Amino acid sequence: MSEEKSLNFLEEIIEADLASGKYKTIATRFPPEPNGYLHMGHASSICLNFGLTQKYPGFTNLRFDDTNPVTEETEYVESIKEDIKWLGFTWKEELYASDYFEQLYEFALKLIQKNLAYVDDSTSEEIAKLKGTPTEPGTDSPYRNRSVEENLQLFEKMKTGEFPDGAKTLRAKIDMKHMNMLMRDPILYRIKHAHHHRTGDKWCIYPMYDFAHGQSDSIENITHSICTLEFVPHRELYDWLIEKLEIFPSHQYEFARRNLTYTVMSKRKLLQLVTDAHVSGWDDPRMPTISGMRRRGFTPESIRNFCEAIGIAKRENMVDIGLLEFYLREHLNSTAQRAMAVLEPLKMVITNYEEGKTEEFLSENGPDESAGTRKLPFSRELWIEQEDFMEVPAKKWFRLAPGAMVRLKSAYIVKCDSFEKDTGGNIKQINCSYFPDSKSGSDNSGLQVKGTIHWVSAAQSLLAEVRLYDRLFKVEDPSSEEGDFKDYINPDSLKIVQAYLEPSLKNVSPQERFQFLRKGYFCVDKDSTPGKLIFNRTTTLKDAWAKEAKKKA
RNA sequence: UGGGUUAUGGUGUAAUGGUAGCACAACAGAUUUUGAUUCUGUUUGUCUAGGUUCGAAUCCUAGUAACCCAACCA
Repeated sequence: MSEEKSLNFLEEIIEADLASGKYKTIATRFPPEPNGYLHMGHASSICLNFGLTQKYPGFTNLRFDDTNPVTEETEYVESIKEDIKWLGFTWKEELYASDYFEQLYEFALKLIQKNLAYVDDSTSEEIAKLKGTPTEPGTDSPYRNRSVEENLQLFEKMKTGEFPDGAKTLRAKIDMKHMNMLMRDPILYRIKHAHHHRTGDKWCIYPMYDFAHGQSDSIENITHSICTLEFVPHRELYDWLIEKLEIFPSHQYEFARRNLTYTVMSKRKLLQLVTDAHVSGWDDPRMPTISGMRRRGFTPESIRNFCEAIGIAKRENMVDIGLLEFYLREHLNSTAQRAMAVLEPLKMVITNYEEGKTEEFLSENGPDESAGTRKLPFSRELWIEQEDFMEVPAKKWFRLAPGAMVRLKSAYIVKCDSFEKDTGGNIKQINCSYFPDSKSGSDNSGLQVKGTIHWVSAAQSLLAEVRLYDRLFKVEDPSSEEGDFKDYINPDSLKIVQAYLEPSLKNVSPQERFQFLRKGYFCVDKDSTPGKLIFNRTTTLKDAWAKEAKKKA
């Protein structure tokens, strides 16, 4: 119970800040840009930011970083809020960087008045040229020494829309020879005559990330502003602006983003998969988006446990997706209702079972007795899985084969007497005899069998579409491979089959999760209806036989 | 020829000068009316080279490697 869990570097910083009295409570924020759907990488950040204020006194705000009207949309705002809620977190306030546009404008004025910002007429190309390179210093813009008065007037005109897009920018006056490229007079404001999803047409100048994020943090009294490693060089500018503006000193801390094997995680790449129709949409169950994973059947608990387990640090990483699957199975094993479904059917006829007779058996709904039982109809003709029969049994095979016996889960032991093939040589039916005294729960037969297989009574079975998903990519790290990452898409990432289900599944509703015995975990798709059942395979079960068979091959 | 960040088993993460630990994976075995679950056991690691110290993953010196920085994106 009281296992000592060591602290990650952020928890150490926070505990030190709390202990020293620097803060009595802490404040974090999750700052998505509403220009795409949230993915597993965001989940990591969400768990971190909200998790910290669950562990320590304080709160977490949800703040949309909406400073670029060209790419941002309300649709994304809604999906982001839904995903965070689904993951199980609650924000204190829902805020927008655009809420602060007026205040940010005042901040800019203050900087100009302190002669720490100026209006630059240079074109984008000229600015880039004068910026220098990481190894060569930049040179001052010819507009750098305008008077405070002139800057004030020009900035005002930028605001009132007197200039076209790109004609002028407001830049901080720092040092064009600075080692840190971001300190070479960074652009603070640019002109964009564009409609904003919240402020409409009120503004035609918009602050850049660096002039919005830290200031928003400060306005909200965020104590620990956590972001990913690529923002490390921004921290110097972040601190510079807070110092010159003389506002609440929020602090930025950086951690390494988590990478997952067999997938891609950048918005740009995910967008390509959607627009090029490699997947059906942002919520395609193969996507590493929160909405995709939800549709696939992942549970919030499993994602949270995974994020907790991988922790945070500052080093590069590539986390095995198998670990995520482990936490998925761990949670689903204890919560998913059991059911039987035959995915690739093969007919079994029990020749010594009376024609037209039906029996009902009880089968447990889960490993825990409290899950209860359900009824399964049994009759002369059943569907079993094709892969549970081998004409010529392999070594260590303990399923069906000519002359071999298995138990039908929760029912009788049967023995295979013969089988039939179609003209193409495919096995189309197997004929068995059952042992009446081997009935599940009252077995007096004395027979010992090694294998137990699942089955569905043919007459009472339900037909359903089952979508068998596999990993989206064939290689561990598609982004680091030669050529385009899309060349490494797994062509077998989706296989659709028509399956037979036990009748208890008749009235399932979307998002319900089941374990189909011996086949894996499945989730009812959002498009499923009682008239057309659709299940998504969330993940397979661990399969020791598959491993054994592979070893021999 | 710049600046920044980071190096611990196959993967992720601990150890804050004192027995290199945990989880996943892998391997072996037990149990099992799911070849699942559960249980037991095993293998594998401190980037390199020097130095300080009774003692170094940890401190010092010099290397090496990876990633980030030259968007009016965030």
